[in-house]
Amino acid sequence: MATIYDVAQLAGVSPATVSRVFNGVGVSDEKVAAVRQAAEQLRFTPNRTARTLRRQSSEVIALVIPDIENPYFTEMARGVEDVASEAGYSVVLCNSDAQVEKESTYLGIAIAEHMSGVIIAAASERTDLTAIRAAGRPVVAVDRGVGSDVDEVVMANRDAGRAAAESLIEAGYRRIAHIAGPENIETATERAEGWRRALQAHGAEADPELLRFSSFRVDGGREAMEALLALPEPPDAVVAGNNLIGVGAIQVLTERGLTPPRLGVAVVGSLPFTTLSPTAVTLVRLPARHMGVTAARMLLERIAGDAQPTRTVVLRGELQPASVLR
Amino acid sequence: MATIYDVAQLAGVSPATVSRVFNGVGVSDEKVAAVRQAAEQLRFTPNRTARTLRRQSSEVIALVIPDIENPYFTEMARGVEDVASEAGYSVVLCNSDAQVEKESTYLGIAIAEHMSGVIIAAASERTDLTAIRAAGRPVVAVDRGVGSDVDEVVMANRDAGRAAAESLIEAGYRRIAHIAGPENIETATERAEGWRRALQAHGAEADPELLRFSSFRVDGGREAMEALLALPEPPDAVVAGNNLIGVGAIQVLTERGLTPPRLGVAVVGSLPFTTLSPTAVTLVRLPARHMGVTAARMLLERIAGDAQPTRTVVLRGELQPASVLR
DNA sequence: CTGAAAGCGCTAACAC
DNA sequence: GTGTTAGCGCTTTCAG
Repeated sequence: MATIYDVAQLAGVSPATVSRVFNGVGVSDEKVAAVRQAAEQLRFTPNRTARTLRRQSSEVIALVIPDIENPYFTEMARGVEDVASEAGYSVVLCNSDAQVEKESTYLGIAIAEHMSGVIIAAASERTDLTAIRAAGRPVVAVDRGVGSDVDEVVMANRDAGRAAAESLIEAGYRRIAHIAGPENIETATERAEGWRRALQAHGAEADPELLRFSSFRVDGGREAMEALLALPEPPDAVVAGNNLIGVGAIQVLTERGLTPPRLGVAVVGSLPFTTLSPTAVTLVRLPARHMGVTAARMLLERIAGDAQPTRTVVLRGELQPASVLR
Repeated sequence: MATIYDVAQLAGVSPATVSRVFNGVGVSDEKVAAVRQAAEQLRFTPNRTARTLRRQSSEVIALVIPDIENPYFTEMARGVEDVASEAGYSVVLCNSDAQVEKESTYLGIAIAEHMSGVIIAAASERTDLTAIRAAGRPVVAVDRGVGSDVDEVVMANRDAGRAAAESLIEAGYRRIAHIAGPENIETATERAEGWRRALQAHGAEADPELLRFSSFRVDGGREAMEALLALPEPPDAVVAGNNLIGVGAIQVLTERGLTPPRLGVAVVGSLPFTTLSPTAVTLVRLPARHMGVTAARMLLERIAGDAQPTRTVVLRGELQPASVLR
């Protein structure tokens, strides 16, 4: 690998001049041309490691998510990536697997690798941001708040939960269950809260049996749905707490011949790879990509030195009611 | 951030000794203890950038994939990640978006950041590996071969295509179409070849109209399925070239009331988030995770200095025939 | 087993 | 505008 010294020698200038050419500061046109030509010839690529060591910062941001296999998070990742690469930053995607330990490891790497900032969808409420904050790195929390005082981009979860439940009520369902995510995750409890309020507001039955906390995964949705169907008095509709829970619940229903809308289903999130008729299920689509875009912009502002008080952006889901009714 | 000098001073040893403690070479027990204690106290984390600059290599591998939103690739990513992190490596996930330019950018970053190696699912046959190879970094190709002479882990695509088509033939379908991926991607053409052979072997109709090249995405599957149904003599079954094509095709079928098995469907790949009864569609499940695991192990061997001739590992799909027949 | 010292490749003062 | 030079924090000979 060629270095700036090789280029400098070939171009007949000093290493500093080569560096300047690659960093856009005042160099005379002839020298710029000479340097570029020499660099070309030697296939010179600036060594980012050396630059990072010297500058004490790198154009890399870390994106830490709890489930890389969930399309909701990968869609968000696309948003982050688009904004970041536009601004000359690369994104490294870290999968915490919803484990606080793995998450800490990645946060440690982000510090040790001098990454410029972190966007994180926290694994749980126990997520520990003290080290990364102490290192002075900007952090933006997405999807879920974290205890600390950092910028946040979250969804209007309560509203989403309420809209999903109300859509079902309006469609005439009377006994509406809710399969929520883990009880220690803010998004899950907020959506559940929205569901509860919708039922109360419409004088519908809010049987505690009808609320199930599970995992934000397909098998979580399956298990909870099975348990609900096994109830002495099963529900006639269900609100799924996220996309994967929705998939699991609908799988079970399909296997039992209860395909929506025979049993009403509303999902907080999208069903990206559904093979179901898109009109049979109510969706509250969450703008995942937009969340990523917003978070990335905020992070870049912070990296650029913006020191205003922390902000919280709340994004709204879009109701797409089922058009096929039972 | 504390450095080894701070730790050395506090522990009363030399910086070299601190370095040795953190790299597991012979240091007396007392000094090890002193250093560890000092490091703890100062919350010292080794600066990876400096280490990388000095060592000319970092414990990071790049995983370049064409579509981060495709569960097939994220599942593979999990496999890579598990093996890598076990071995103390981190994985940075790069989304080439099936564009050769983006892919080159990431490959350039991999070089400039001194990453130890690359696992790549090539964007197309035009993928250019010369720079990364010239830089002496080990490369493993996954899912699709690349022109160059590198280790490969691929699927038995021809067999998968054949098995999918044969399953449909055995179920009694007579006019079996195939929606393939892009014509310039090896996996697509090989699976199509398998489909063709199955039809020929069973004396079935191999109307060229029935073969459609599209994209490996949901909309590709949708468009091709619609075109097939618009044919004067539409097919009675279809082999989808990958998971997302399968989703798109089934979506269209569902909208037209042709839910499988009314029109037979076989998919090369899995339908991870399907809400369909799992027995209505034939699947040739591809071991994506295993592909990632294998590729990561091979790469790690190369990084460790293994210089044997390049290997190609072919992984076999698993047929899971539809159990509900028409 | 341990320490001194020389860089890895680059950038940023500081001179000229 | 341009060159000289001193590190960024770490590893790794080379002595001892």
